Amino acid sequence: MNPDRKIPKVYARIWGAVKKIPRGRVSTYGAVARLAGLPGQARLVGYAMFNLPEGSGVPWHRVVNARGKISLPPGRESARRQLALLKREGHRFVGGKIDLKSAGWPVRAFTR
DNA sequence: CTGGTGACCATTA
DNA sequence: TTAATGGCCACCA
Repeated sequence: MNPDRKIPKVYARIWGAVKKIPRGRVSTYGAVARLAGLPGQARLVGYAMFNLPEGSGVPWHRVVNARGKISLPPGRESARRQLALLKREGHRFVGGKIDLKSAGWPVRAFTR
């Protein structure tokens, strides 16, 4: 219970899109925004991730920025967790980033 | 109502 | 290649 805070509708929409990212793949804030029907609102996706409650079951770690890098400040706890989770799913960081052309999702968005 | 903010992005130089 | 800039808009105080 504790409905102290209501869950904004946009967040739910964004989280729903993030849940669709398959294991072993990653997406970007901009791509997630599009999937959620909110084109051009990448910043909102970041905002939604920041406000993501723990234990939500949303694979937030599969969302990286347009450069294929982790957007969190290096050294921060969540950043290390994200890195660990991604490696655990078989991702390889070359030059500190993931190759979106091969691991990006939806594939369509990164293969043209 | 207003103004500040942000786990972003594409463009430009 | 990097750095700066404007745009985007829900959320919050």
